[in-house]
Formats: sequence, structure tokens, C-alpha cells
Amino acid sequence: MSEKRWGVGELAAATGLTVRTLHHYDEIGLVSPSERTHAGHRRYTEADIRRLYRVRALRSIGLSLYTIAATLAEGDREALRSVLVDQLAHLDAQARRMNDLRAQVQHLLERMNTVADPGEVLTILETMQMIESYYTPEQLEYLAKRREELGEDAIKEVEQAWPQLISAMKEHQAAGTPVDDPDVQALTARWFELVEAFTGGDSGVHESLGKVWEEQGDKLNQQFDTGLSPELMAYVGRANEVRTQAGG
Amino acid sequence: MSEKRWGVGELAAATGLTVRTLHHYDEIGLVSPSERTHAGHRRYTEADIRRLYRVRALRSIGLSLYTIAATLAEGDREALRSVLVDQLAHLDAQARRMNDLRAQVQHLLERMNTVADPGEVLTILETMQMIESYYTPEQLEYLAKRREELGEDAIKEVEQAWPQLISAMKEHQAAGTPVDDPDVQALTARWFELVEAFTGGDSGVHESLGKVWEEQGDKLNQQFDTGLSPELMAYVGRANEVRTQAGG
DNA sequence: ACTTGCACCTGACGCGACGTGAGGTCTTAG
DNA sequence: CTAAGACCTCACGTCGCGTCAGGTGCAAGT
Repeated sequence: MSEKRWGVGELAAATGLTVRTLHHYDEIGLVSPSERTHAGHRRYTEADIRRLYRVRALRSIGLSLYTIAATLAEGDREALRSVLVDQLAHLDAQARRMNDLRAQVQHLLERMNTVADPGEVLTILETMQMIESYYTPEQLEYLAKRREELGEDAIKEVEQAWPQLISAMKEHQAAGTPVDDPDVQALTARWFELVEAFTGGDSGVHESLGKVWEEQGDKLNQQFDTGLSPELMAYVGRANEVRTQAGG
Repeated sequence: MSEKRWGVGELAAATGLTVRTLHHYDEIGLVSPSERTHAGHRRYTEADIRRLYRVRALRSIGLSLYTIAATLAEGDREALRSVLVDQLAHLDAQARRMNDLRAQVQHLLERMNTVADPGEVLTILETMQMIESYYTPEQLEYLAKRREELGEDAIKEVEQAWPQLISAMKEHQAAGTPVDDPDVQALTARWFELVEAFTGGDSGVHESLGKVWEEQGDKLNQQFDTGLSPELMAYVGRANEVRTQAGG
């Protein structure tokens, strides 16, 4: 009746796994056959196969073999729920990462169309990385903490606010609006508000950005047509002087 | 002037990488220092560092070190563009996979709330996998091909159509509507239309599903309250007999 | 002169989930 | 008696480094 036993090859063919995979699961003790023939051949019972199916189910949602082993060892409902919840968060994070990367790659491809010299394309890459690495590890750690404190939503809001702020500021600068104009002053206040909200008032971050700007600003300006120009930065700087003198 | 050279530790601190990483890049010939001191210490030139920045930029968008090496070796614009395009597709696929997995996990969590016995939760897992593995590799390959032919949108449409179809059919069955009722016949036609659209008329797939149904139908019915009951399957079967006799 | 300390070196194992042989054993059919 | 399968056990390769372990070169302090 239920005495039927399965060999590895047979089981592999039935489940679509490879023999090596079953060997591996046996090696690490995740799914071991209950019996062996006198020749040492693996003989899987129905119970073994049920365990195998559970393992595959948990694998199919992306859990590691280690986690699966632990979960099946616990065997209770809450253990399973908690790994599923963790996995949900993990997959969320992964999906977001992928989307972010995707956006970067697409951005880069679009930029490539507007640049003539092939060498410049690579220079863009260099510069991208340089800006990132001008943050020291401590600063990066600090920023990461801020990110947690503020929460994802707040960060996204800030990131979406920036382009609008920049373009508004650009228009004023292009139109020659004086820096003590109320609109400009409001925008400037908002500008530094965002910067401080994001950096937490860490002046080291500002200095780093200033440093990279001195060295790379012109290049950046040439290549990133939608970004910040040195003129704009100077304009904002003058506006901020007026602002701080007025306010302080 | 430009005679400054950098040691590994110095460079590591400046870029935020580890010394080991720089060693690794040197080992595989990806970024090697142009010089060494007489003591064998690595001395990186500016050109080396520019190469390093390019490497990190390409890494930051998820390329493998091997791909980066190949791309930088080619050095031309089209090579870069093509790897970026490939990477875009790759990231797309990854993101979709993550989202699919996420959906599955969430689905599973929801199901867990409606089931009492912890053992049953694991049985759900078993059954999920069993259904999948009742498809032979050839069948799976075939289904994958169909998926491509039909396109993602069509598949999604079908998947969304199923629950509605099932619940409508369920109501008729519960109400005792005769199987030759025009509404029921229309629903049945749609039912098998969807099945065939999805499987491409591969009867092997039907047989597999029939087989798993005989063995697991009752269990499935107990655990998946929103799904298909044997009674409903029988009802649809009878409706289909009427349909095929009427049409053929 | 000796020690301490630091930055650096090479070499080698470890991870995760198997793929891919290599080389030997057991069983069955011809 | 042999050839063909199906099975066995090592054991190395993958990828991008982390993490020791053990040794060298050089400058400052004792």
C-alpha cells in the first residue's frame, strides 16, 4: 500500500529537481531519505517527499535553505508567519532597489543621447561616483540614521520637492530677480530648510559638497543640463546672506 | 604637481571601499595600481583612480565585475549602451520577479488567517508545490512560451477574469440553475475559452490537473474556501457536456 | 639596539545553492 | 561475461568580497 519508496532519480524526475539538489538537501540535513538500500542508495518515503514539497514551497517564495530548515524545525504557526512577514519586507526592499537601479540606468541612457564624446560618457560615470564618495563613512552613517528617523515618505517628499524648487529658483535667476525679492527669499528659506531637514544640519556634509563643487562644478554643469549651475549656486548663496542677515 | 600617488589604505578611506576590495580588483586585473614601491606596496596614480571610479559607477548600477571589465576593455560608446540596455531589461525582469514573489507571500499570509490548524498551513504549502510539479518540464516550457506569445497583459487579464467567473458560476450552482441555462452556458464557454487560451489546448495539462484534482480535490476544498469545490467542478463538467453536444 | 605600532603584503578559507565532472559500486539484461 | 544504467562519494568551481593568519618594511619611542 503505502510501502512504495522512491529512488533519487525517480524523485528528481517527478519533482523537476536535479539529483544533485536532492543530494545537497541530504548533505545539509534538510531533506534526508528515511532509508537506504544495502547498496547505500537513497530510498525516500512519502513523509520525506511531503517534507520535500514543503521545502520547495518555501524556496519558491525566496527563503534560504537555512531559514527553511529553521522554520520547519520550529514547526509552529507563528514561526512561519514571522518569516513570511520578514520575507515580505525583504522582497519589498529588493523590489524598490531594483526600481531605483532601473531608474538610474534609464537616466544614464537618456544622458548618453545628449553627449557627443564617448569619453565624456565615462566621465559622467566618474563624476557620479565622486560625488557619492565625497561623503565620509561617518557622514553616510549619519544620513542613513536621518533617513530612518524621518521615514521613507518624508524622504521621498523631499526628493520630489527638489526639482521644482530648483527650476523655480532658476527662473528667478534667469529673469534677474533681485535676491531680496520676497518670492526668492521664500524659496531660499525652503531651500535651506530642505537641506537641513535632510542633513540634520551637519555642516561637514555641506563642506564636502562645497569642495566637490569647486572642483567639479563646471564639468557637472556642462553635462547635467537640468541640474545646478555655479551661477545658480552663487545666486542662492547671495539670497541666503540676505536671509540670514534679515532673520538674525 | 600630478606626482601624487595613493596607498591602498588611503584610497580605501577616500572612496569608502575596503582594502580587500581594492586587492580583489587588483587580483582579477580590473583595477591595478600602475606602480609599486620597492617594498611591494601598491601606489595608485590618478589614472588608476579614474578607472576605479568608472568601475564603481558601473557596479552601482548592478553590473558584474566581469561585465565591467569587458565594457571598459571595449571602451566605445555602443558597447556601453548595449550593456546598459541589457541591464535595463535584466532589472525589469528582476523587479517583476520580486513583485510576483511579494504577491505570493502576501497571499499566503492572508490564507494563514483563515486556517486553524498549524499543520494545515504546511499542507497548503505542499499542495501548492504539488500542483506545480504535476506539470512536466515540457509542459512548463510550453506554458512559458504561451506566456510570451500572449504577452503579460493578456495573462493578467485572464488571471483577473478567473475569480469573477468562478464566483458567478458558484452562484448559479448554489441556486440550482440548470446546466443548459443560457447564462450558465455562456459562462461555461468563457470558462473553457480561458482554459484553452491559457494552456493552448494542451490536453496533457488538463490531464495533470485532473489527476491532481482526484487526489487532492477534497483537501483543497477544505482549505481554499474561495476556490473550486468538487461540486462546482462537476457542475461545470455537466454544463460542458451540454455545451459540446449542442455545439458539435 | 630593541621594541612597539602601523600600514602593508600574500595566501587561503568561508559563504549559498547548487552544477559539473571524476572515478568507483551495484544491479539487471543480453 | 559483459555492457548499460542508476546510483554512490568526493571535490572543485561559481561571485564578490569578509575575515583571519602569518610575515615584512619603516618610523618613533625607550
